[in-house]
Amino acid sequence: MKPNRMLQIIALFRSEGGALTAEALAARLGASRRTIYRDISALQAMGVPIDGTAGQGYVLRPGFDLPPIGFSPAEIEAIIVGLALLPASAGGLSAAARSVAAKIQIAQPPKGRRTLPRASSSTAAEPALLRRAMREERRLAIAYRGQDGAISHRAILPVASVTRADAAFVVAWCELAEDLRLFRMEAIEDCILPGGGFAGRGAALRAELDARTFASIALA
Amino acid sequence: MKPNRMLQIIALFRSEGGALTAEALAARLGASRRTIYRDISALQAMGVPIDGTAGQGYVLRPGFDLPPIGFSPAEIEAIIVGLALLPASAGGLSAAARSVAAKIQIAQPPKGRRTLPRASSSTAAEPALLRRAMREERRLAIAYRGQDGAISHRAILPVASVTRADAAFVVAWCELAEDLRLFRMEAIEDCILPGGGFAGRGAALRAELDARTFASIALA
DNA sequence: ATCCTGCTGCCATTATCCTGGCAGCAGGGA
DNA sequence: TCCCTGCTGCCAGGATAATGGCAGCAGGAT
Repeated sequence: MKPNRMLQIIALFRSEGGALTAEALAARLGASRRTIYRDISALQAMGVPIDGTAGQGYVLRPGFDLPPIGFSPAEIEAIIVGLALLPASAGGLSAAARSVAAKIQIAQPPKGRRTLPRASSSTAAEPALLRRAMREERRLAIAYRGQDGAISHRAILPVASVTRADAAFVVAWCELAEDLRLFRMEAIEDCILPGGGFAGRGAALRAELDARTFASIALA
Repeated sequence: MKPNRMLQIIALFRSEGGALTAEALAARLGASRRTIYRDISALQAMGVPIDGTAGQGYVLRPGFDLPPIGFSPAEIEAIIVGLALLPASAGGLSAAARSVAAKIQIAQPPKGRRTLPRASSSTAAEPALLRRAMREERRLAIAYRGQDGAISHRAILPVASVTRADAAFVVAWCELAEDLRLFRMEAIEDCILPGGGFAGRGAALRAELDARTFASIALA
């Protein structure tokens, strides 16, 4: 997994826009298909939203946002150490690596730091899906862990995502409850985009959200 | 430069407090002096404030809390690639590395199809700063473009961020208005973390936000 | 059914990096 | 001065990782 190649893969996806097969990537990068598979797998493992479909190729999903969180000490150390392993040859990345290191505090963080509940690993793609559903006004099917621990399956029309220091939520029209509901992000166990949308209802739903929530807070 | 050893070196400095000679480190870590020199050099290269004095030993300077900012795309790539280089054997760091990667957004919308309003390029660091301010309950100073186009400078205590298909907002206590306000993300022209926090007020602000907005929406 | 493609396991080869030893220079303290 | 220590270059041996080839399974498209 040469660092260089990984950057090139991302770059290729960005410039191409469309789908790329492992074969094409292998040809362009002078590597074997096997190696490309390994690289893609590595990229995915670190959160890069690449989807592979048999017969089609790979697609780099656009914009993927995660519930904003801080880094734990272990995570900061992982970053620091990872940066140290960057060969100087990695496409002029060393300068960036140095500035990153400067931006991270290694010193023992103030104790009392709070860690956020994280989404389970099976739902790493969740924020991306959520954004996409909001953007394209499409129905989202989720497996949701209620406060009693029971899993329920629901179809929701997402309207907004709310992120705070202590938790992240999705505001959505719940077709089960026939009302707007707050869903805790970390309680969404699974999440897919089935067929069906709510084209045209987005604005109305946002208006209802405004009326019921932000009406009392002035827009600066 | 085994990642493990680098972490151990930092740990030793933290627990020791005083000075440590290369000889001592070598003995404690089961490595040669030569290797320790290399490790220290690597740590310094990535910004760890270690001072070496001939005849004395090494000292880890405390407090190194640079004004942290968001990451540029190049920096994010550096992190991502660096994390990928972490051997699985790195003292259980791979899990942390994976969660770090998951927390970083690296995808730039490829080719035009951007639909979500994004912060202006000059404020790319904004989301990261915002997160940090929320997390650490620190005051944020912003240059804000009002609806009339005039720029005003305000100090705000950020409480939550709200993302919708058509816009993104920050909900914050505005010290100018002495009230909760909605700020349009794309209208934040500049954004820094000056001194001063609001430790302890975070929960109260979140409670007020809840009371004034989400009280009418049930938590699923 | 048949492609094309993604995806995985296995393994030998190759490349890369890590390490330690040696030699030597520099700077501070006794 | 001498000693301790930081610091660097060089190099060979060893450990580790990367790579590519092969075989095989799975899923979507035609």
